[in-house]
Amino acid sequence: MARIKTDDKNLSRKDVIVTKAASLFREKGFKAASMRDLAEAVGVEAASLYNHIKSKTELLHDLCFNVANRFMHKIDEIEAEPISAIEKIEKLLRFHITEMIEHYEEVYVSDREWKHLEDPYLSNFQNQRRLYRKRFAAIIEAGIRQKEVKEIDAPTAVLIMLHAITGIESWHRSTQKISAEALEDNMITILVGGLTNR
Amino acid sequence: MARIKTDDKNLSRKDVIVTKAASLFREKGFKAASMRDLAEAVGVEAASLYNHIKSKTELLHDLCFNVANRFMHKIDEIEAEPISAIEKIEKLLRFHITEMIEHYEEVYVSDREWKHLEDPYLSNFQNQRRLYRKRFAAIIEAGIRQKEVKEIDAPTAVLIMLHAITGIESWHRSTQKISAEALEDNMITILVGGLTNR
DNA sequence: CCTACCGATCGGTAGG
DNA sequence: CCTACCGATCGGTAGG
Repeated sequence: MARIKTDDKNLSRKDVIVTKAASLFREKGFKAASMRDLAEAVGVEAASLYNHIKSKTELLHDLCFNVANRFMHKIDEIEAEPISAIEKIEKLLRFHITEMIEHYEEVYVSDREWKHLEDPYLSNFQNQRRLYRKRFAAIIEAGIRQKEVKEIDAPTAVLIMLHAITGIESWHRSTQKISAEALEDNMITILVGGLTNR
Repeated sequence: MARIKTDDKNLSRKDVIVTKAASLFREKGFKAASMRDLAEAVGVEAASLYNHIKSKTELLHDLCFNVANRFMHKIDEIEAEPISAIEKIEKLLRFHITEMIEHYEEVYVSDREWKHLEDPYLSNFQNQRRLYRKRFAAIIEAGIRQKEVKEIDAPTAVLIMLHAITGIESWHRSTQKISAEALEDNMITILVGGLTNR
């Protein structure tokens, strides 16, 4: 009977908890953010949170795997497209940037706080992460073989690009000074084209 | 009398504590690493740590400001050199890479855990960080004016480059597969020259 | 450097 | 959804 959603108030309350959790985990870090902090942000007593969630770890788990799944689906999609390696790289980078702008808190938490997952999930997450990077590197290597891309170490290039994007703490702040699109183009120019003129 | 160092066993013990703390804070995060963990790593009881340090926060404080000072001194030095903007950028990037290789744990902790500093130090650290980035951006802007560097948003370029370097979790692991120098050259090639051929 | 211990806070449960 | 509360663990101190 619990499977039939007769009342979406329950669901929406859980969504509020998850959203506030993402925000708190990003602000303070997973360990430093307490369930009492979260309860206060949601507007209930700490004990009441447990009517909607199983544990603090479950919150982190949900956040991390939501993000991981989105990236996994996107790389599935891009790999299958009949476009050049450079176009694939650029599409993937633009997706990372869009994710950072649109789901900043979750992506940030997923990237920095996954260490605090517990072990069936921890290993699973690390494996997905490793696989994703390998597939990204394979695209770059294809680009090198086709002479579209410079002869660089592909796994290093992947790390550089991903960290360059996810490391930026303040997409909101940045997007105030320059528009999101201008920022995105800027990043693609730098990462794909480099700094120097010629 | 405490200022006269008659016995360096005290100093060396403190160094062990600081080193192990850096390692633990990197591995588990500042909040998740307990003083009991640290005591075990050092080989004493938790209470004994307090004969050498004032508090857990002081450990973090020392780590963060040691790193910050090294970067500040380096940018002082580089700004004063009579070389082109592009050469300055490259020197600074190489310094960041060297720091990551030689003082990995401290630099990593300083970069990811400074949020847990307390407030006279927290603001101070944030200000230094902001200032450093501004000075780095000014070098890039000089490069743009002299047409050495593409017309990009300099503050964004700074963030990209710094995160690309400090984000890499596994300099040790990476340096096994390819040498430290090869890795360094690789990164400079990608960041300064870009991915594409031409 | 250790034993003994403190007050605070944590994630979470019982019971209604 | 709340009140009441638990056992565990935290950073740190007293005293020797």
